Parts: sequence; C-alpha cells; structure tokens
Amino acid sequence: MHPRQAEILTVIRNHLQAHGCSPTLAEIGDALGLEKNTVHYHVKAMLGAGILERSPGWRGLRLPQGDDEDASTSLPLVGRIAAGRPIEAIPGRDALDLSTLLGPGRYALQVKGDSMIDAGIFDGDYVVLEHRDVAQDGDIVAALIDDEEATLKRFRRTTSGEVLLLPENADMAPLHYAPERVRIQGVLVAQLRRYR
Amino acid sequence: MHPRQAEILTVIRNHLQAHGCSPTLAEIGDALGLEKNTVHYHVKAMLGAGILERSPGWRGLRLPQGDDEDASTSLPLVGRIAAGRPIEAIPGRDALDLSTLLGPGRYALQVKGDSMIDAGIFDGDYVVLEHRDVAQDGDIVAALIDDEEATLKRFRRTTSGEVLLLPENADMAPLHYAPERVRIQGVLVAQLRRYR
DNA sequence: TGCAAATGTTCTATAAAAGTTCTATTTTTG
DNA sequence: CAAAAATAGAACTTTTATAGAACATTTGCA
Repeated sequence: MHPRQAEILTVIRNHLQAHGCSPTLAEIGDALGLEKNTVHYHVKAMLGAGILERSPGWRGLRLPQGDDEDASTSLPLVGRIAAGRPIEAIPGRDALDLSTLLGPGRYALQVKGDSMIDAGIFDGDYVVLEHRDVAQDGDIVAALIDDEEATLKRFRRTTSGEVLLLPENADMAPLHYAPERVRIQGVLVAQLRRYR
Repeated sequence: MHPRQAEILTVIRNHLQAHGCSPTLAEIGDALGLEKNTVHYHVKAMLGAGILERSPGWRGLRLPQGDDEDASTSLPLVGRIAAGRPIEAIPGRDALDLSTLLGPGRYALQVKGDSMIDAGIFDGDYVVLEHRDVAQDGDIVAALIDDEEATLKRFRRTTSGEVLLLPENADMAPLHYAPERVRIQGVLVAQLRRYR
C-alpha cells in the first residue's frame, strides 16, 4: 500500500473510532493538508483495490472486515496537549492501544491509601501489575511482607543486600527488610484513574 | 454517527443531567440553532439506529444503556492493595473493564507539561477525553482558547459568568476568560500512565 | 369532558454539503 | 530527461440537511 493510502486509512480509522462515522473527503484532506479531490483520487484507488469499502451517501466509507482487529481496544491518539500551545500531532503514533496492558500474568488492583501520592498514584486509582517474583532496582512493586501485609512501593536493594521499600510520600519513612521477608507479587505496568 | 447526531446526543445528555428529563425537540433546536423539525429529522434517524430510545409522551427521549461487555478488554481485578494490610478482595467486582473507556466521542491525548501535577496528571501521561462542548463546574477539560491554544485544565464558572481555567499546580495562576473565548473540546474520562 | 397550549410529525422546496469528473500543473521516479 | 504519479483548482452532479408551514397528537386545566 502506498504511504498516502496508509495515511488516509489512519485518518479514517481514527475518525470512525472517535465519531462513529467516516470522515468526508474534505475532512480527510484537512487532516493531511490535501485537497478533497486528491483524497478522492486515492480513495477511488483504494475502493478498487478492496482496501476500503463504502455505503452510498455521505460519510459512507467503511473498513473491510478484519482490518480493525484491535480497534475494540484502541483509542484514537490525537496528539499532545499542553498549556499555551495548540494540540500537536504525534508523528507515527495514531492510537493508544489498551490491549498492550493485557496479557498473561497481568492483573489489576485498586489502590488504597496515600503512600504513593508523590508518584501520582492516588487513593482509588487502579494499577495494572505483571506477575513476577523478582524486581529490578527502582521498579514499583506489589510486595508481600512476612506473608501477611501487601503493599505497593518502590523497590530498591541496598549494598548490604537488604530490601528497601520506599513510599513515594514525603510524610512516610522507607521500610527496611531482610530479603527473605519480602515476596514480590508483581511489578507495576500501568496506572489508571477514572473520572467518570 | 453523524456530527449533528452527536451534538443532539450531547444536548440530551446535558439536559438529562441538569433537569432530570429529556429536552423537547424545540429546546434541542434552540440549543443548536435549528428548527424543531430539523431536530426531529435527526432524532427519527437516531431512534431507528438505536442510538436513542423513547417513551411515549413529551420529553420521552432516553439514552439506551447498551454497554457491551467484552472479556478481551478486561483484567482480573484482584482487590485493593494498601500499606500495612493484606490485599483485600473487592466484593462484587472482579474485573477492570477497559472497554468502558472506549466509545464514540472518546479520544486520547498525551499530556505535555506540568500544569496538572497536583491532580496526579504528569508529563507524558495519557488522558482519555469524551467530546463535549459544555462542561460542568469542576470538570477537567481540554479547552481551546481563542481557537489557538489548547490546554488541559479544571473548569469553573464564576458568578459573573466568566470562565476560570485552573491549573492543578501551586506554581501556576488561574486563567480568566470571557466565555466566548473558550471552546470546550472534551471532558476528562480517565488518566493512564504506562510504566513498561 | 372539552378546549387550548404545547409538543411531536409530515410534507415540500431549497440551500448547503459532499462526492465526482475534468484538466493543467507539479512532483516523483526510473 | 521522459513517463508516471500525485496534486490543485474549478466545474459539475448527487445527496442531504434545513426551514417553513401545515397537520396530528398529547397534556394540563377549566
């Protein structure tokens, strides 16, 4: 497939995800800096090649079945947003794929307490973890202490071989443990907060 | 869904939230600058498409609660994790369903800058937004100022009708604007940070 | 119950929007 | 350097949204 066609396909896919209908030729053109007839030139070719399908009427472009495997776990990634600047597109990146959070050994926990607020992990947030029994220095881990207490902390190993579990909260003190008292239950993969 | 239909849906949603009943066709028309028959034209199509439902009588429009559950977008939700306590199960809740983040009108942005760090939204985080053009007091919104600058801020309306955009960062000052200078682009649905 | 007001529905004509075709020009490619 | 492809601009056709008016229905109230 030609690069332009791939770009057009991306625009269509995003628009379908974001608005539930295909964009118009002019809208595709706006997104890519092209005239609508130029878009039509490509779309026509893509319709002929079976890369695209269409229903009659406006906004009738469709993706052939199978194109959209992981669309059900993806969000259109429009760009970056910042203070004082327009939203800027992220080159080469057009979707936020939630399926990458999934996989064998992945599980979720809801966070209780404020021990990680300085790391931006708040009470009530969800964290996605990957099951592991070893951790690297600096990882945020779910750890079980003395087979009794579970906690989410930043993991560090001292030169003397001790395990340090660091809360990310200025009001709380680091915890020292002998390695055999600490069982890693998983390492942090992602953090999610729902607002509505 | 066509853009006009999305607008109508937004008006209905807002009215339901504000008044507890659906708006009349004329009220929807007033909100969008359309005649009631034009609204009816769209509403009829939306009823046929299942985007809307209705009870007999006036103000009978309802939003269908079609929440598709897809197991492939879910993570096992093991429980809560806290400092000093074992992981405790969450009663009646056994999955973190990521598909609830998806849907028409939802899109993602990557955050740039530190204006929302006190709300736990960091540079590089992803935010999921729902496209709306009105916001409620206290919502975190993506707003376009003077059709030029896009920004993620907490939204508030002063008693004098001015719009306040509040950074969640002690080092930054609130921004005051006349309402017509601010265009809401979406309201915050979720925040996601990836660690690996 | 019967009436008036409010709301919802249907009809038609028209303006606007979207898609298509044509040709000329620019850019790319072998 | 020539051929092919991509693009822009304009003209054109088709589709759709919209307004305006008329008509039908529901609701509230006397």
